[in-house]
Amino acid sequence: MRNPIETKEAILRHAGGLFNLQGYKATSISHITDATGYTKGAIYRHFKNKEKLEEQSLVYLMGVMFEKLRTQIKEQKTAGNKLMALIHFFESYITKPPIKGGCPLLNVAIEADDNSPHLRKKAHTILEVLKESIVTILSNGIQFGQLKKGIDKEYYATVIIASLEGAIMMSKLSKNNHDIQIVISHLEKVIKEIEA
Amino acid sequence: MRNPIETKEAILRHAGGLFNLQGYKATSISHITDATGYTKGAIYRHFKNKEKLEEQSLVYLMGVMFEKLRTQIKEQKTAGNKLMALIHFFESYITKPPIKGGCPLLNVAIEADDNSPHLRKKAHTILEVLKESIVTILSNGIQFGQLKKGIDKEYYATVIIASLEGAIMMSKLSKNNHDIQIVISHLEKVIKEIEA
DNA sequence: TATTTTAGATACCGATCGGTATCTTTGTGC
DNA sequence: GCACAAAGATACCGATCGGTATCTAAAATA
Repeated sequence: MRNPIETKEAILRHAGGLFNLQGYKATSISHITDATGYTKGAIYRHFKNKEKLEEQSLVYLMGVMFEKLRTQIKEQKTAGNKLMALIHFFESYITKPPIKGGCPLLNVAIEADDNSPHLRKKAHTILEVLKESIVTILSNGIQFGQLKKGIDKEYYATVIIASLEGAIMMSKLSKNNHDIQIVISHLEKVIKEIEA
Repeated sequence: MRNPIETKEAILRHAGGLFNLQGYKATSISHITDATGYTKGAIYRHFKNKEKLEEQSLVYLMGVMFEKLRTQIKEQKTAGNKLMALIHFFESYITKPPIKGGCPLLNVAIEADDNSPHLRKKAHTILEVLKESIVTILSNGIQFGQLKKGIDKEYYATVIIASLEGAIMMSKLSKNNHDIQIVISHLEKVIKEIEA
């Protein structure tokens, strides 16, 4: 009956969902006790304070996100197809969200940048990991002769991330996938241009 | 000494700054009384409740933003230069922010999309106005023979906004203007391709 | 099975939240 | 200069915030 590991996991899962949907500051401990069915006693046994719960919830969210992303990328063999898999993974935040509330990186970046140094730092690391994973796809693509040599890898990684995140914001406001479809069609053209 | 119009303006100015920097939910009435020097009595005389204050503060912020933007665009004569002025206006959110806390549209879009219908609706309208102003530049550019005929105006408006907003998020996380410079160089190439 | 440890529930703390009723002060029209 | 209306200050409300001390009950150890 009593399973502390599963309890902690359930708290992180529910808290992560609420933080991503409502925001970190806007989600209270009471919201989380309501969602989980556990009491404050249970939450504060597993997490020192709300700040730590926020941090670990963010780590949890990004773990879920990166695992799904990695799975989809691995299914593709060429660099071009891997990039398209990545792009359509971001599209899924609009069409069939793996986590309610949109992209956890974008959400935490906007909320935390000026106020919550602990979350900002983690968000920055996540951004660097995402950027690096795109750079790796590009590097491998060049190595295997699928992409042109001499391309600016950081340039393309940055353009892809920026335009996708911006498009998510736009499509969430418009409540349809029109904007992100446009950006995807643009990124498709960009990728085609660097294929060997 | 006593000037209710100026009082209301001061409240909106300070509240807008705090909302944009800390977030709307995270900024309390007490924060605003501290910043302005006025008391709750003054605030609730001019605004029915916090929700209305949030709405009017957002309108104020976007008024400031659009006025600066329009000024910079008007200084340029060709469509290409007008677009570049717009792009560098967004860059200024990183290099020398006209309002602390980054782009008010991006901030409110992320915070309000799932929770605050009143702010979400206003943010959506603002996005449409921004998009439409880019479309107008493109239309005039075509009309005056500065841009190629037959280009998809909404496509370019969407790509420009999405990649700039995403780049602002990235550059705020990185605390430098590297990412937005990359995106700007990309948009310069995109614009060059549609010049007649 | 008896003992000890640990997971989780309960009840409470001071601080702060958004909001309101009331009072004082300031400016205005006669 | 006096009456009145409007601007703003003060003091308070119940609700909720994050956090803690304490208690109970379940699991682990012996």
